[in-house]
Amino acid sequence: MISVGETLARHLASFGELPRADFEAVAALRAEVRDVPRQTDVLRNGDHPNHVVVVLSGLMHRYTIGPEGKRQIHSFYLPNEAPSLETLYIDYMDNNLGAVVPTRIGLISHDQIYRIIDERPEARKLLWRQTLVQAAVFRQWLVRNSNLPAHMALAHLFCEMYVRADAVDLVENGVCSLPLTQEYFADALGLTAVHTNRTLQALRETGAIEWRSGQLTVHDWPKLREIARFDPNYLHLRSTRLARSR
Amino acid sequence: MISVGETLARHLASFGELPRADFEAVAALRAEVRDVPRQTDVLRNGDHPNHVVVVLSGLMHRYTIGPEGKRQIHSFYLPNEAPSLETLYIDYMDNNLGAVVPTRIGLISHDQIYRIIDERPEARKLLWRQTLVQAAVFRQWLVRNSNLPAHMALAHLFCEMYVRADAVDLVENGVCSLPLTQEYFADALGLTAVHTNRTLQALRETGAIEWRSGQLTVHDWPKLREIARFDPNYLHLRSTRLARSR
DNA sequence: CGCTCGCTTGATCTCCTTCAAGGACAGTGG
DNA sequence: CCACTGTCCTTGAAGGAGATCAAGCGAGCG
Repeated sequence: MISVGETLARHLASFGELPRADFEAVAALRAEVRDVPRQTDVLRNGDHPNHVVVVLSGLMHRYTIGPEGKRQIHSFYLPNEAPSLETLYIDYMDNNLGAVVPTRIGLISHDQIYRIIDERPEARKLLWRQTLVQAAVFRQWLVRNSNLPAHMALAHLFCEMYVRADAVDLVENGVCSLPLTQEYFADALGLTAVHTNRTLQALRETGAIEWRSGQLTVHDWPKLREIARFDPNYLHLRSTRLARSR
Repeated sequence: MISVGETLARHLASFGELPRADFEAVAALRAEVRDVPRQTDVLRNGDHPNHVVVVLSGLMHRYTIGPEGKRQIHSFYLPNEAPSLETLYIDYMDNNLGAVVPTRIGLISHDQIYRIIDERPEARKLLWRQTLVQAAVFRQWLVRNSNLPAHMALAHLFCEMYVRADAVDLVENGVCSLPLTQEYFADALGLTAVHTNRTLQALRETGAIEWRSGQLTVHDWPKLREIARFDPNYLHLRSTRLARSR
């Protein structure tokens, strides 16, 4: 069983060089493990968290609820990712972080991270970079929802989740877990559930992907990429099988 | 005449407490000043910059060009703001930074900033926070373009630019400079120029704002806020006249 | 003076929304 | 073991916000 600290250390290492000593220091961080039921928030609008979240299993999402009750999802978070690093230096949450399905998380206190930041410049750099990559992802979501027609947008989201899953070694034989409902996709893309449904069917009929009972199967990755015009550069991954395009 | 370093120091101070010594250290940074013609890029997709940009006058924008040649603007940058702090720890640009109108910028070398980061924890914290606030702004742009109908989205963008202008003391008597064309608004909001034009007219007719020859005049701030359902929290400003809502 | 750039207007089209309802499936309790 | 209920997926029909196409207009400028 890998520790929470080690999970974080590995994740950081996927964005750049992490010296052995720094890796060990991060891996040694103490954490509380918590199980979060499905559809439950871990952090809420207005909170002042004093710990950082690491996803251990399950799936999380970041979202806001608009004035008319409309939910906009800002991002999804796979196991091994650290969704709330920004709370280290932002005074309060302006959005919500919740579990999509039953999810196990690790909580590492800000204090411990601050010590790492002060004492380990290389680890600090990767922590910082991680928050910057998240910003780049948000910008890509902006582009997706502003410019792309539904079928491209949906394909693009599949591409992103697939590449990110691959980057944390959660893809096997072209299959990865993606336990969402169509409504989650709709709220991520700014579409209605009805239209998402129809778009999904159209995508299925291309033969590029299959998505059933929370499992995404990519049958034809080049075709999926082509449909979405997907360029993984914005994920700033050091190296993955799928992210070779530069 | 205020120096580039001092401009940056002041800007950082608008996001949190900056001790006198740290302020002085940032203010003392050496910078190159450059004049950029309108519609000219300072940083391009794929670049590896080794300096940070501070806007001194004019207006900048961050954008990408999609596969079909469609431009999506990710953000605008007013004088006193620092648009490219993320280049400190991101390996390469995945977007473009350009001047909208003739713009004067200051360039501070990464090396100098790295020294500040290493030696001045408080300044470092504010630099980091600045990048995190930018991420929060990107998320709000996502919400705006995904969920809001055109008239609300446009009003919301006006609200943001107005509050940000106010935060850097560029509002006088309800007027601030906003030297954009309707096409820029369109590309920021993911709309067509034609529809932006009609939406703009509708907004004008509410009497809340006026926007002519690059000048934004807010006649009725409460009304504008109401139209957009604008909540300035996401800007994480320490205090401004307009951002009092928490 | 002619030219370009930005703004404006009209007409038509289409992608997506809205509203409404039916169906598959799993979990629960009798 | 089977009705009961909730959740999620699916389908149909109609309506609307915004896109597209096309053209005219005004102002600054070489």
